[in-house]
Amino acid sequence: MVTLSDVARAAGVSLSTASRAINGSRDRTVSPELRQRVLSAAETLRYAPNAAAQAIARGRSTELSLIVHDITDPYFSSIAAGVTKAARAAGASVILGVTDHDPQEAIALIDSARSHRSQALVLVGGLTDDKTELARLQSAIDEFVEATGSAVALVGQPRLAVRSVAPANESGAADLARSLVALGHSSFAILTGPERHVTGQERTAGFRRGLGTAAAVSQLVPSSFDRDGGYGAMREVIAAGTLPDVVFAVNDVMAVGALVAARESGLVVPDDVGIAGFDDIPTLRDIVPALTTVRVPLERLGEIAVGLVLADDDHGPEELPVTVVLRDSTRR
Amino acid sequence: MVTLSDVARAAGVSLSTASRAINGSRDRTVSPELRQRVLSAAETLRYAPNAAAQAIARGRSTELSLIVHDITDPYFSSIAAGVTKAARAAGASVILGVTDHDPQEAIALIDSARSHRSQALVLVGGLTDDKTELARLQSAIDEFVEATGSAVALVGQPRLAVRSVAPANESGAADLARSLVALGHSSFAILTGPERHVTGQERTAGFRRGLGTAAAVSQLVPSSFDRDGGYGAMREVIAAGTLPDVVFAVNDVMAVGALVAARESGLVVPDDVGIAGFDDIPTLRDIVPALTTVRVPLERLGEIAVGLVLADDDHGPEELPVTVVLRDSTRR
DNA sequence: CCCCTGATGGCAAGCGTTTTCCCGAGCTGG
DNA sequence: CCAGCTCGGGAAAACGCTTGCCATCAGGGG
Repeated sequence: MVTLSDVARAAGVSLSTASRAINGSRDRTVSPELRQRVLSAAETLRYAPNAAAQAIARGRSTELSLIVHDITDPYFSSIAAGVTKAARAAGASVILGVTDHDPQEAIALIDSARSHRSQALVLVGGLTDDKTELARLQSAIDEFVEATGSAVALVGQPRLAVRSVAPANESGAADLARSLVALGHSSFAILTGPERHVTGQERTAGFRRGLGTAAAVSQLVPSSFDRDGGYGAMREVIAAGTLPDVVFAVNDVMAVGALVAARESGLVVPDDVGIAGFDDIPTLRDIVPALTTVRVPLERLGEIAVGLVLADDDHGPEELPVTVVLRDSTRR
Repeated sequence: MVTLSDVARAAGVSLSTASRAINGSRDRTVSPELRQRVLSAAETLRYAPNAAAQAIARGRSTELSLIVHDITDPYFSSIAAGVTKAARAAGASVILGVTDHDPQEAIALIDSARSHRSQALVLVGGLTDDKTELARLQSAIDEFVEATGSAVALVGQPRLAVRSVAPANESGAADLARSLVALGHSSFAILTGPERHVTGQERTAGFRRGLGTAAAVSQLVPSSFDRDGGYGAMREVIAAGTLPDVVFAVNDVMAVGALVAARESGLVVPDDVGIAGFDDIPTLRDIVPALTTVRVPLERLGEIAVGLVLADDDHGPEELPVTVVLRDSTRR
């Protein structure tokens, strides 16, 4: 294991000079000749600085912690892609944590980020509005901030007292509702996701507001926030008897589940029932009928979050504009 | 920023005792009473050990580096899920690197893993058979191993001199071919992926072997390894005029692209042309017609890789059995 | 010709842990 | 009753790096 001392010795300079030559400390310069000697010694020895040692000597690490619920979900993986890209551009490594939707685990992961003295924490998606759960999370975050002095960004959930960026859930859903009404649809069911899930709540509320008095919501069906949740919820809708014109699922993976449920029941989308989602995940483009949705710039969301924490762009909660995308699944 | 010294002071013990109380050093025990004092002091002060300091003092880190090409690709994200799960169970954090299919970047990420003195390196998928490229990669890996003394596992590509686990690409593809022939199909096209891509080569070779003399391959169409590659390649197949009974894409995302291309050309799958893929990615279950494929236990693959490097199960290259899954897309 | 200044090299003090080593206290067995 | 243990606590070294500070040297102004 070659250390900086080895490099210094090989170059015939002191440890300090070697250090300065290699990472070019500011306010100190090392003569070109020495620098060159050091650099080539490092090259010859294939020296790689010990990140942990640097972190401890400098008092700050170069890692960014990213916490998601499920990395196989296209929503999260798209955001993760944006985060890794931006982090890499900023010279940070990303530590990936997967909660598997377990709040306990989320807290454990935040604590782990604290242990790593991460330069930044990006927490993606899906908070509950359960008071005690939220308080626990908040205090874990507070401790992280206090211990590391670094910033935290929430993606998709501007509920806690930290920087955050989120899609325009409410207004996007409202726009979607209006577009569907304009198309002539007049009865709706909403697959709301978990009852305590804030994103689901916002999208549900926005959708209802957009509907105004022009149309009615016949059913609100809660379920888990994933594909199987959408599938199950849709089966409930179908079992209930009278079908609405359009079923709005608060996210795309749920909408996909709903679509499959409809198909399995022999229903033709959009003839028998329309389906709409939210997010515009990449996988959507391969399913038929093409799903109406609200496009959220997911990768961008991740990049912005990194900017928020790394560049210290403290603009308060950011809301990212979204756009309604009407496709075949709600054709009339 | 509370340190272990603070805890020790608060508990009225020495630094060493505090350290031993908290992480229970082996071959030394601390009296229950003191241990309790230390533990509760740590609790009160909300102490979190400094991971970097621990890493440097212990001489080994607790991180595992995971390198994938594209985290939004379900193939990679499924494997990543397995890796994070297993890593977490083993008490390791995972550092995620995304190469974006750039070999340069892969090497940079391996070097970064070296800097982090990662406990293990898991490199997923998609090597070329380009000699110089491969040599460069190999030497980056060698340096990693030499510097850290830790293990490297390759997932899906047992080409380099490291531990590896891969699906049975060749025999799986051969099985698939035989199954399709048994179904009565007799002419085939293969979307091979990039010409220099070893996985693609193996699957192509296996498929041809499985066909034997029973059937012919009319076309071999190379393309990139992703959805758009499959899409483009399928368009070539269609443009060529005579359609084969079945188009075999060497992975599922390509198969999905091919399916879309077929659909856009007004072809009905499987009536006009059949399509088969490889991997059985989770997203597959939501597309119609259901795609014939070869199931690879992706998450398991990731878990095994972690076992390989963390548990030191050195069994030589592991080959994971795969199973043919016949679905509607190749119905006759 | 001397003193001051700016540039550059090196020494050494940290950073927060773990771990080795030493030490005293209490036991055990002869 | 004492030599020789074992047991558990603490002091201090070590891990690999950064950085504050001092030292040295060359050059320039008075």
